Amino acid sequence: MFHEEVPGHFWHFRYPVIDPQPGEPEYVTIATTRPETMLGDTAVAVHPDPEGALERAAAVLRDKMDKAPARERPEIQWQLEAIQQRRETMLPGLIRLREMARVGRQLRLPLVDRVIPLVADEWAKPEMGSGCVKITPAHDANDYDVGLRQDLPMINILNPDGTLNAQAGPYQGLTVPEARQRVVRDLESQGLLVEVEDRLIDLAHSDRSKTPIEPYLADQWFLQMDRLAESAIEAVRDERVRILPARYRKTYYDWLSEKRDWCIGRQLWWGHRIPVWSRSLPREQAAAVWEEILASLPASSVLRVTIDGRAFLVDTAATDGGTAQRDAARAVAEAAGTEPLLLQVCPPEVDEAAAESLAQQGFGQDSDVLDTWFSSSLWPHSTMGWPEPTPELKCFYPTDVLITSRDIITLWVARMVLMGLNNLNEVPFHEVFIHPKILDGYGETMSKSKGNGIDPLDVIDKFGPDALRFGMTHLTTETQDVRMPVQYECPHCEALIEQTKQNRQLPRLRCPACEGQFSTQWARSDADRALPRGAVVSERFEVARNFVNKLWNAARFALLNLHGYQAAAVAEQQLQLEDRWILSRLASVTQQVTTALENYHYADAARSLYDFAWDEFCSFYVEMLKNRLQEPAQQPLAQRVLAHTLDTLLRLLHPILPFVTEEVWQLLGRVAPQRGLGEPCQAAPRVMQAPWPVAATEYQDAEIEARFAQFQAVLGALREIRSRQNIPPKSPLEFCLRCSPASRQLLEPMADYFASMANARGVQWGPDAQPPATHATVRLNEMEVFVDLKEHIDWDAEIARNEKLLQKLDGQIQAKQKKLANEAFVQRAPAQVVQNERDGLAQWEQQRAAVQATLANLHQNRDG
RNA sequence: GGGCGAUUAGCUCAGUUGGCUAGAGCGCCGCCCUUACAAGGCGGAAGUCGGCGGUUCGAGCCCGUCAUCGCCCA
Repeated sequence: MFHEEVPGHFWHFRYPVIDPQPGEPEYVTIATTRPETMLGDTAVAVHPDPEGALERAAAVLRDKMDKAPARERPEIQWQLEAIQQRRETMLPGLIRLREMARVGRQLRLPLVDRVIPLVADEWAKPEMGSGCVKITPAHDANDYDVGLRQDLPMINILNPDGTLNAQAGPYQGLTVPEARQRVVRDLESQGLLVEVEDRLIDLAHSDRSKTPIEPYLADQWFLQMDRLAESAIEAVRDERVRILPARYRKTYYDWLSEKRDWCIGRQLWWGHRIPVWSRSLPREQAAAVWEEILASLPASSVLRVTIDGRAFLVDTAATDGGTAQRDAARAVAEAAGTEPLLLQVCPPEVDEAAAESLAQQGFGQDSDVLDTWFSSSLWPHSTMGWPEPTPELKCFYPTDVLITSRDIITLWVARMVLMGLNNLNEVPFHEVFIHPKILDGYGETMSKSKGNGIDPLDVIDKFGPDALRFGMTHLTTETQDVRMPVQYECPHCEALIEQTKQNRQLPRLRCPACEGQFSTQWARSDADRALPRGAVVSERFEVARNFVNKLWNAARFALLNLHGYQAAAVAEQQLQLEDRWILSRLASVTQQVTTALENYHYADAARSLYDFAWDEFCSFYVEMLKNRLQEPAQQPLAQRVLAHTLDTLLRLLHPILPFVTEEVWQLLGRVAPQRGLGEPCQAAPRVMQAPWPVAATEYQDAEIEARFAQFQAVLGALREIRSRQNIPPKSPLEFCLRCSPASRQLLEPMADYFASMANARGVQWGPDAQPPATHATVRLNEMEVFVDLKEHIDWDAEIARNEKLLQKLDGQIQAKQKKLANEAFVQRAPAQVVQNERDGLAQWEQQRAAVQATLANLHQNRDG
């Protein structure tokens, strides 16, 4: 269902008053947007206290006025004045009409010549229209309530197919639009049409047929909700079911707390038919055949018998006859009148035998089907054989977790819980995790009927199943719905064409790149269907595909270099810095990923693994191993740590990248079947059977990680200088590093890595390092990197660079000075925070001095 | 109308209990086909954290309000 404003009219009609007394009006005026419904009118209502109602309406407006922003006030003022005017001009008339309603004055409904009462009911709004409202209980929900309050007849004027029925008299057989036209014309010709206004009308439409919905009174089956809802509320309140994130519990409680009876009947051709058989029973036969009918029903059926609007429920299984049975039997025996009785039977089991035996007795099955959510609510147990006590049910009910979208909470989750409690006396699952939604590029829910959104099969074809899975996991964070711009892929040239609101419902598109045409999901004509179909994908999955590719390549490198692998325990004292570093990081990542998954933070897990695998494992560890894997003496240990790290990484990634990790696992098993840091263990034959990694926390070492960060920083400085001085990667660099003795001790042994990873050779290390005359420099916190540029130097580039840096430093220093000059800050902020600021300022000032010296030097060298 | 959520770089998103110079991927610019990987490597540019007000020594984060958008309910 969707709402849409459509242009329509507001027709004002007059209904004649029967025998008006002197001083009374001859007509009452009503207005409607659906004139044909007047054929089903059974009253006209006027407010029982028009004066009070007007006063209350004015009070509401005055209250609104006080709170409204200035620009809305003129409108409210205008409404207030309108009410005042009504008080003066219309109130006496409305009071008179109210009096007429009290004494039972009646009206003549035109066209069908029906006598209908004028009633006093609060549904009539004296501040709107004529103050009188026509009442059509069978075709308007509000009027239905009035009908109940005022005990009015309810006349349905429609057939199930939407045409008018016999109640519509001369209009029988017409469609609604036809009838509308004729009714207006006929009322006009009788002089009863007062006015026609143009108006935009907000109409509910059927999503499938796109036609306006016509309210229609019909008997329906309902599920009584009070007790069921209470049980489901209780289950969440005492956390037998935990809904996460917790804020969604509110949605669940709010909906169930209304305890509105659930209409479970649907007038569709598909679905589970309602298991109720019914027949009518003529009065004159009722008493004679009652016992016989009762005896011939399927055992343990529930029978409902309706006599003159009173219903009796009889459980045929009640062996003692039961009071309900006796009451019903008495009512049947005493039934007088003409209307037949209605018998409705619900057998305990809907099998062919039961159906046949009921049919033989003249019972027919209800043509309605169950609401799809009713059937769905049974899913957690019916799929496992309920009501039979199957082994599956015993093993899997209740299950651990249901993962779903928030729009399903009331539709399905709540109903599964109450149905499980009712049928099995046990919740269907212990946790419900609500994830965000993937929307299209315009922020709209993806929907096949709307034609927006991706096709997962196309994504798998183009990017692979792991990319689909990883991509989705990577995107779906806790709170934020995800926008996913969608593209068509031209089947001719593979160009990506943005999906737009305009093109998403077209049966064929033309590729702007190659001019080739292709079809979409909407293709119906033979010509359209003959075209190749364009895939519906999203570039958002490229990140994931690239990651899968990266992982595959890194694994390939590792496997190539594991030739001659010998399993053995890893001797702790032989580990190199990079080994200790990667093992420390691996332990931390294992913890992070485990925690993230335990808390349903899938995106966090995916992101941790992405960063670790790419930026640490591939970019550093594997790079640094290249040297060692060539050295026979160092190779065995390097291989063991590499195999172990890859092993753990694969297990961590497996839930999010099931296919590629399984493949690599198999290959790894061939070259390194036994792995591990301690005594080698036989690896599981499949990664999906391998145990979840346990973080080796004994390898976590903040000191090692800090030292490694120093190495990374120096390496970065060398690369940055190469890049900004435009020195080709193949030209070797010479650098000197001015640093503390401790840093020297750490970094000098890593000289080979600077050579292999930055093509740079360190010529001086330590506190006394003297930079060459012509150099470019990068200052790190406690270190300075100087690259000898000899005659290559680009003076201007270096000067510009340093000037920009100086400017930035000036800004930052000023900000910090200002902060520290603030007495309040120094006094009230925690000492540690203040100290941090002081240290930071000192460091920057030191840097600024150095940059100034460098600049002076550069100017001198360039000009001299 | 009520409830829940969102708004951070051109795009899609991170940013934990308030305490850096606000991060990532894509895209963009420059260099590189270096024997795992060009679906790649190295470097770079790019942001008044939707607007206004408040609390605080200090706000992307807390509070109020407005705007825009999404979902659910009436």
